[in-house]
Amino acid sequence: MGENIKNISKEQIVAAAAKLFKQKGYTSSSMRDIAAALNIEAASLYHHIKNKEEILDIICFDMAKRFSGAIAEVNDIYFNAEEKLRKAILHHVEIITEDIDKSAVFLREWRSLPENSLQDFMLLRNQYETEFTRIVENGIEEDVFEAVDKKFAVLSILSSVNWINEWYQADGKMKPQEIAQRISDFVMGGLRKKLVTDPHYRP
Amino acid sequence: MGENIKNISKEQIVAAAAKLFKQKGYTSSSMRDIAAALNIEAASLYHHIKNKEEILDIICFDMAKRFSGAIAEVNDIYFNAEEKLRKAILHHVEIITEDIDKSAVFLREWRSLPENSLQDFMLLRNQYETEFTRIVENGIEEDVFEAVDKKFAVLSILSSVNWINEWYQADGKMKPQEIAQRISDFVMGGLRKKLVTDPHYRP
DNA sequence: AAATTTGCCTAACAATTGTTAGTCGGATGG
DNA sequence: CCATCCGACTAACAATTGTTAGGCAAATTT
Repeated sequence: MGENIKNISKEQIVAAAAKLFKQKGYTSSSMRDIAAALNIEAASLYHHIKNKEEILDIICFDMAKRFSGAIAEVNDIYFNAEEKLRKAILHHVEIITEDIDKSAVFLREWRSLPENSLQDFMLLRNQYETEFTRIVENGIEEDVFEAVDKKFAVLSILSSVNWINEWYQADGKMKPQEIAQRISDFVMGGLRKKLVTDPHYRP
Repeated sequence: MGENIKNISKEQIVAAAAKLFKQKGYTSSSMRDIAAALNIEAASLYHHIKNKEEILDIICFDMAKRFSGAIAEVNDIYFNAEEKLRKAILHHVEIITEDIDKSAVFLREWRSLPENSLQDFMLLRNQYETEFTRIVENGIEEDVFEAVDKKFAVLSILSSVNWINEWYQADGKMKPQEIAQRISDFVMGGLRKKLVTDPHYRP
């Protein structure tokens, strides 16, 4: 093929779109913007994708599946509640930092999904939240966690890990593992200093 | 004045816009949408406001000023670090729940501010974050807080309180004070159960 | 070698966008 | 009572939007 053939892949389109969606938002990013980022014309995009909504759909559900898969894995393998929660947080942080563009879209732009997809998406999101809650639940039953408001604790934890997306930079000093560790430590121990006088106090 | 005179105020426009901006986002809400919500024509809006950007500007900076004012007040009055942090969290929660529409716009839509305003806005946001960090800093110096990564702890706290905006409903069961209390408790104590055998342990 | 498919292009469309111009009746102030 | 102003209106604009039609050359298949 000639000089005009660039053999753009669907994944390239999705990646370029995700980058733009993160920068300017879904509705403010035009098909021409996406095309320009790939050095092609807007019409050419339609040889690879159905329409603009499909791009958002792919990004949101691709990310949703990654999260679902991770929490399922954790719930299958690890036993202890604290360990489970730490692994769940770690995986969450890894997925977010792995692709900040797509996870930004997943976190911010899902509201622009067409109504039909929107319902499916929110269902997946709720399921993920429920799985997370179950871990905290287990911890309370096993008497290793305080009997806090489960739903509330989970919302706090998830908001903390999701917020990473706002400040994380791949070239930064902090590795995903360190971030996950600090969040986990904070979630477990809190801010207040433990004034321990008993040598038998643990942990 | 005749039947066509509805005497719409600037505040009414801003409130209607905030509601729409929360629902559909800034760029997906048209001037005609805003006008329709007020039962007037799009052109009529321009007798009260300069342009669409001004509406976003008003919402974002109005909210920013409320937050700045609250943290300044806390830093002026309260002495103890834990008390300071609790009050700061309480005020933050109150401001967010007081007007969920505007705070949703403040939290999500500020990216659409014109470049000039955007810089000012981010400056205010950073100042607020700094004030918050100072409280945690004090707590560590006073030896009542664990020597955690300050910046990191603050990001976790702020993300938790901001997330309220996603699920809070004014008609819900939880009052702002309760929410603030639970967040504060979680922030202070964390999730892990304190196994205390010493009766002198506190708290 | 012929026929088809692939991957891009140009051109154009209808709809929607923010915004401006100009109008007009009623309220207000001298 | 006259002049001005206020607060809405209709009409229109230029630009931008997502998307489609149709073409054309290179690559692939038959």
